[in-house]
Amino acid sequence: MSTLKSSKQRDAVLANLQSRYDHPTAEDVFLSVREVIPSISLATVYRNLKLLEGEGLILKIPTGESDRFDGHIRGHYHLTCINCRRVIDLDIDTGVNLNALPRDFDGTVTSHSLMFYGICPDCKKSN
Amino acid sequence: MSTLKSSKQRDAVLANLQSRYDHPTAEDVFLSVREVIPSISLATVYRNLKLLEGEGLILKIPTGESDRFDGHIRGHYHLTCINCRRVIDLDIDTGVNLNALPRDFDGTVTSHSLMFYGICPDCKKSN
DNA sequence: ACGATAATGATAATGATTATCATTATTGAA
DNA sequence: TTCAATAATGATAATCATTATCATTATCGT
Repeated sequence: MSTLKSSKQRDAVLANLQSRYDHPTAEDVFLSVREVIPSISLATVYRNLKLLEGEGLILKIPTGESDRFDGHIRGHYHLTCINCRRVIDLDIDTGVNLNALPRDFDGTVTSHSLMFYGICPDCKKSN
Repeated sequence: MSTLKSSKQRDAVLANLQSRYDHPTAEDVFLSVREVIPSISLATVYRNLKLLEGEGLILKIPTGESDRFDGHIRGHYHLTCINCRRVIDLDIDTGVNLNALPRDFDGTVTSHSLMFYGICPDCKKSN
């Protein structure tokens, strides 16, 4: 297979995701990175998001709407606000009880993802 | 707001989802219901899936690819096979430890969704 | 039966994401 | 350092999933 070559665009996409704590869409990342590299293309952002996810350096969060991305891969959970659609970090343990898996489950579990739904603090306040 | 009127198309979509234990895409449901109502349109399937989800009668499962739907709303968890992309039911308790939420979390949690990733029994066998 | 209106089927439109392609940048070897 | 190989880019077209539109049909309460 092909070997990766470095690029400042990819570095910038990764740095952008690692510097923020919201959970931006590809478009959000594009708009933000464009401040630093005005010539960057939306396609390049999508390309590198996919690459970086494949490398395990970032996380893709499916939401039913546009995918969100997270530059912080240390296990943590999220809450999707059903009011403003924001995705925020929840500061709780990631220890889902994997022992709950039935003994007769013949597959292999390699990871999991837990999404909470509800009202985020901001929306709850301004209501 | 408008009041729902019954339709055989909506009934058929719901019945289809309740009769199966895979987690079909809208397209899958369309192809299947079309065996019973050959004239049904894909748009009608999408419309009713959204309606039924709004009524709380079915569940939408975002995956990062096409959305999947589930006609069985009693709490249960899923595993996405990273090999064949199938979504299968896991027969485990739905009791994520909600007490783990930090006391200082000012939002409200109304529900959660837990997705496991790994290899499904079928793929593991045929490998 | 009738009138109001929700639902349908067909299809156009949208929005998100991916593919294409000519050009540029990175790499390792000569 | 040049050079050839090839990965990455920017621009844009294409695709795919989903939603909107609209004329027609079905449902429902009078």
